[in-house]
Amino acid sequence: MRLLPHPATENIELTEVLRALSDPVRLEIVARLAVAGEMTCTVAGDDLGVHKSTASHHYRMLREAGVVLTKQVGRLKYMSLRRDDLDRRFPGLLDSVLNSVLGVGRP
Amino acid sequence: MRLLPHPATENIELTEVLRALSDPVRLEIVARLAVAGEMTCTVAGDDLGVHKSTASHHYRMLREAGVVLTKQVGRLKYMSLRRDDLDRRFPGLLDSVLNSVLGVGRP
DNA sequence: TTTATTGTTTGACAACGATCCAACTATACG
DNA sequence: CGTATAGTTGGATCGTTGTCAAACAATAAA
Repeated sequence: MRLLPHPATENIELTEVLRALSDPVRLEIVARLAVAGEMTCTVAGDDLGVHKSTASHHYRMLREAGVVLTKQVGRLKYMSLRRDDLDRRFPGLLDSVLNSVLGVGRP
Repeated sequence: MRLLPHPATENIELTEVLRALSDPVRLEIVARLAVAGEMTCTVAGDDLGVHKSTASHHYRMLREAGVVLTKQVGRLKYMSLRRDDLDRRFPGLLDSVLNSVLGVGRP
C-alpha cells in the first residue's frame, strides 16, 4: 500500500478547492465519495458519462486540490474525501456543499 | 434606478457559484462586499492589481453566477452580495467561504 | 507466461478565461 | 455644449481545461 503525492493540510488553498468542486463531474464524484466512503476509481467513475481518461484527469484535479486522498493497493486506487483536513482548514465548507448536492448533512 | 439582468434565485447553480468564487480577484471583491456592504464598482475594484476592464469582466462573472446584485443609479453601479438568496439556495455556503477568507462569521 | 484489469499518460482539439489596451457609451457637471 | 467620470465592449494574446482516443504501465489471475 502506498500513498500518492498530496498537498499537506496547511497548503490546501481555498480557491483551488472551490475550483475543483466547480465541475459537475467532479462534484458528482465527491458526492459519491461522501455517500459511500472510500471507493476505487472505477467504482467512483462508473456511469459518469465521460471517458475513463477524462475521469482520471478529474481524480488528479481532486487530489492535487486536496479534496481527496488516494492510496494504491495492488492495482486498485482507493479514493476518499479529506473531510477532516478540509474541515480543519475551511470549517463548514464541505458540509454546506454536500448539503446542497445531496440534500442532507453529515451522516 | 434600474436593475441589471440577474439569474432568479432558483436558477442559481452551485457549480457556477463555486466557479465564480474560485478566482482570487473575485474572492477579494466578494470579501470587500461582505465587509462594507453595497459599494460601487470603482470602490470594490480599487487596488485589485488588475485593469479596470478586467475588473469589469469579474463583476459580470459574479453577477451572472448569482453572487452579486447590481443596480445602476445615475452613472454609478452599486454591487451587493446576494446573501439571502445564496443562503436560501445553498445554506451555509457563503458563510463558510467568508469565514475562511475573513476569519470571521456573519456580522 | 500469457491475458485481463485498473488506471495513467500523451497528443490533439476546441472552448473558456484572465488579462491588457483602446475605443466606446452613458451620465453628470460646468 | 464641452468635459470629466464610471463602467462596458471588442480585439488580441496566452495559458488553462474538459474531452476523447490510443498507447502505455503495473498488477493480478489463469
